[in-house]
Amino acid sequence: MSPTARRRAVPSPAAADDGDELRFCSTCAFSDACLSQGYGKSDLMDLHVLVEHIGPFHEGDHIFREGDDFNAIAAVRAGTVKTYVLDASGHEQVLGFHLPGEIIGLSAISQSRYPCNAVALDTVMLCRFSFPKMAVLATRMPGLQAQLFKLLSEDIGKASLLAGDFTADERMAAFLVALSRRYARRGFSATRLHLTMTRTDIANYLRLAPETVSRVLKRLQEDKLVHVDRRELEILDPARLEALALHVLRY
Amino acid sequence: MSPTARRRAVPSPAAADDGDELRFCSTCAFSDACLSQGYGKSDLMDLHVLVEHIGPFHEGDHIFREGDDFNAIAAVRAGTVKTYVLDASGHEQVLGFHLPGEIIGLSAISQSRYPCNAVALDTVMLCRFSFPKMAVLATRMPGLQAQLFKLLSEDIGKASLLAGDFTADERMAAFLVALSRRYARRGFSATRLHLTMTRTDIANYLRLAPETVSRVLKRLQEDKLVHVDRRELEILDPARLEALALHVLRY
DNA sequence: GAGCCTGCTTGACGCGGGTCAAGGCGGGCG
DNA sequence: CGCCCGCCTTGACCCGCGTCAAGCAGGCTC
Repeated sequence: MSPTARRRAVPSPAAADDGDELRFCSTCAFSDACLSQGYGKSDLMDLHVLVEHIGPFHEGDHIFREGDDFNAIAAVRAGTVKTYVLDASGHEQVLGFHLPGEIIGLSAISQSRYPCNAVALDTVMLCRFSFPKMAVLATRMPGLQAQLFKLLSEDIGKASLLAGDFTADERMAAFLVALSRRYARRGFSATRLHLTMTRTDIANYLRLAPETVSRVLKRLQEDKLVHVDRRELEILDPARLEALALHVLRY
Repeated sequence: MSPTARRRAVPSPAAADDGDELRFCSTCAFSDACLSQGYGKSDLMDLHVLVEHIGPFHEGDHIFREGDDFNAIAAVRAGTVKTYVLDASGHEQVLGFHLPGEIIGLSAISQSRYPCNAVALDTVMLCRFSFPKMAVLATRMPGLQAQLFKLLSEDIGKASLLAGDFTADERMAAFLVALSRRYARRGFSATRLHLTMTRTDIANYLRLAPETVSRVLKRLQEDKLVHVDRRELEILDPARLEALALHVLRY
C-alpha cells in the first residue's frame, strides 16, 4: 500500500464478537462466501483477524502504485477506485473502475508486485486482506479457496469490453449497462447513476477520445436512451440501451 | 471436454514410478512448480493420479465448446489451441492462441461452464487435470495452490494486447514478439516461427481485417524487420520489432 | 494435368472517430 | 462578487483502417 495511506486502527476481535464486525464487512465478497459455506465462528474469526479496515482515501489519493510490493488484496467498501497504467509517453490507460463490493489487487499475485496504479476517485474505504495469510487460511477453508479461484477466474474474461472492435456507441452503452448492473447488485439504483469519473477517464477506459464520449452521450440523450446532467445520468430506456450493448456484453 | 475427444488410456501410477511419467509431463507448469517446491514422491503421485493425457486432436477438432460443463483445465503438450467466441451475428472473436506449456480452461472456473470454444489448429496433445480433485489436493500442497493462484492472476493482465488503441503495426509487432518469447521459453527458436494459424485468425485476434494483416506483414518485410513466406516467418531485426511492440507489451 | 477451393494479396474508396482549435459553464477562492 | 481553472462541449478537418472487389498461388481431388 502507498505510504501515504492513512490506516485506521484494526477493530479488535473482541469488539467484533456479535455480528457487528460481520455487518461492517458485509461488502466483502469473502464474508458472504464463508457464511454461505457454513463455516463456524472460529473460522470467521480467523478470517477477520487478517482483515484491516483502511481509509478514508480522498479523491486523488493513491492506494497502490505500479511496482509496489504486493502483499494484500482489498475489497472496496465505499467509493470508486480507478486502476490504470502509464504508457511510455506518459499517457494514461484506464484498466477499470472498482465499485463497492469489488476486489482490487488480484492481478498482482503472479508478479508479487502491483502491475498498475490504483487511485481513489472519491472518498474510498477499503477492507485490506493480507494475501499470504489468506492463502494459508484457504488451505483450511476449501470454501475460501474456491471463492478466491472464482474471483480470479472472473477477472480473466473481464477485458471483453475493451477488446473487440466495437463502435463508440456500443462501448458507451456497454459501459453504462455494466455500471448499472454492478450498482444494482449492491442495492443501488439501476437507473440513476452518479458518474464518479471524468469524461476523460471514461474515454481512456473505453479507448475513445473525450470528445467522442461527449458526442456519444449527446446522441444517446437525443435518442431518449438516457438523460445526462453533468455527472448525473439517468437510464430512460434500459431495454434499448442493453440492446445496443449486447454485442459487447454478450448478455 | 467434447464428446468427440479421443482419450488415451491414463498411464497407471505403477508405470509412472521412475521419472518416466515426470518427463512425459514436463510441459505441464505444475510439475515444475511442485518439483521446485521440494515435494516428495507421494505428493507428485497424487498429482499424477489426477492427470489424464489426452489426444491427439487434429486440426479443426474441438476440445471444448462454449457452455460445456467445466470439470478440468488442461495444459497443452504439443500443438496450438485457439480459443474463441461467436458473437450474435456468428462472427468469430479469437481470444487467444495457446502454445505448448500453456494452460487452457482457467476462465471457466467462475461459471462452472466453459465461456468459450477451444479448437486445435494442428495436432494437439493435452494433459487434462480434474479441477475439483486439483482443488482438494491444493489444500494439502500450498505450492500447488500458489501456482494455481499465479496462473490465474497472470491471465488477468493478458488482454492488454487486445485492449489499448494501438496501430495495426504495433499490434502485429507485439503479436510476433510475444509468440517468439513464448516459443523461446519452451526451447523453440525465437527467430524462426511457424504460424499455425491463418491470417484471418491473426486478424480476428488482433481486431484487424485480414487485408490489414497482409499489408502490415508486407510493410514489415519491406522494412527488413521480418521475412515472411506463407506460414513461415523469420524475425530479422528483433530489436526494432520489439521497439515497435513496446507500447503494447510494455517491456 | 485440369479444375476447384481456400487462403492470401493487392488496389480503390469511404467512413468512424481521432485531432486540433475554440468556446461555454460551474465551482472554488480571494 | 468576479476571476480563474478544470472539465466539458461543439465544430471542422483528416487519416487509418475497414470494406468491397478482383486476381493469384498452392494443394487437393479426380
